[in-house]
Amino acid sequence: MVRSDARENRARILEAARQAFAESGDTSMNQIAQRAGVGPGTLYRNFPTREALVLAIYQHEVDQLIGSVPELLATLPPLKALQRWTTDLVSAMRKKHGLGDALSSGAHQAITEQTYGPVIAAITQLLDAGKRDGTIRTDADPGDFLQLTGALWRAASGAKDRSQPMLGLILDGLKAHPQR
Amino acid sequence: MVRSDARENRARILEAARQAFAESGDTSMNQIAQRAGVGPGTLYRNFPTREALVLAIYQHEVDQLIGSVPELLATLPPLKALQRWTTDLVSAMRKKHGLGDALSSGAHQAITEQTYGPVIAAITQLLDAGKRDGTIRTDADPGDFLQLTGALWRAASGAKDRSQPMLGLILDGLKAHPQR
DNA sequence: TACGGTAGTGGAGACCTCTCCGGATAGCAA
DNA sequence: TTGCTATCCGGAGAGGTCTCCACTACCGTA
Repeated sequence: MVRSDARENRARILEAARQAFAESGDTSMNQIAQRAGVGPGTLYRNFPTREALVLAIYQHEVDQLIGSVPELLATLPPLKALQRWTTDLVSAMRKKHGLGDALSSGAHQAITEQTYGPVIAAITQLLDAGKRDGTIRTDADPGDFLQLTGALWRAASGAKDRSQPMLGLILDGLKAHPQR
Repeated sequence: MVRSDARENRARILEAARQAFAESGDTSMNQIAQRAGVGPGTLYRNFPTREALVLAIYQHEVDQLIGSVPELLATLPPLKALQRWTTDLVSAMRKKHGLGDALSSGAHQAITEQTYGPVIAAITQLLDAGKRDGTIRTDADPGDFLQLTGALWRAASGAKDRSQPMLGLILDGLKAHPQR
């Protein structure tokens, strides 16, 4: 039984957080709680970590990204699709404050399963397509790939965006080796 | 002109930090300052971030790692040498509390140039050897590689150590493409 | 040896994350 | 309505990071 006031509070927190993060990425949890007219305790009961909150806020964007996989696979060869998708992912991480940290640290957190699971599933789809047509090595692991994506995002956040050459390197590593 | 008391304070901080980190990785800066008989202000003037402190503590280990490059290159083909060296690096990151965070975040910090620079130089040596004998693609970038190493280390810290397969993937990506 | 300029000190304090728990209250039963 | 209680609230507070600046003490000079 979820009490109605609890539901409203959760909604208010999400709304406040959405606004706050839109303005700046380094808003403190306290500020968000205050903005939502709620104590820090309530905030943390709903979202035990900053990551959980960020993921909840950007659930929609992440869903969209995940939903784009079938279309990409329908119009592009698997490797190209993976490249495009990953570029989009990194780009989303850059634009949405905190999303990068959340997704790349999320690998260790069971809390984020709701978001993290689907992302892994999306990557799995992309990789599997490539494995099926023989362009991607069969031992490629979705979790590994996501982890490497974290490095990409960090690279994209630096002074010079090195994410494209790095992605190129990773994709080359993913390619199946034609025996010569 | 460095005052003598300042030099001693710095030494005391390093010694206290060395002990503290040997005991546990999540020692607070305050605790270290206290242990060194010094105010937090003094600690932070000497080492502006936790990373800077960690790097200073493990300077010796890092130096050793860097020094091992010539011997590796003398006894192994470049790709193998790079593989061994990177494995050692990740292993050192795992053993020494906080070193991983320091090195992989260090990519963005000018502060860490003293340690970060030589590490890049070491990677450059390894990559260049491979470029010279044609086993490593000529556009491989040392900074990119270090960044990817960060992902390796994070992967190695997880429940299951996935760093070896991931390293394999990266090395494959680094290989020069023989034109067919 | 006494002294002044200045490099260096260190702790108070602003602000943060996260926890704990006494008190408030929504929702149900009577 | 009223009373009960599981559920939820929210703020005090422990402990952390990092800054600022009034003060201290080192060291070259006379």
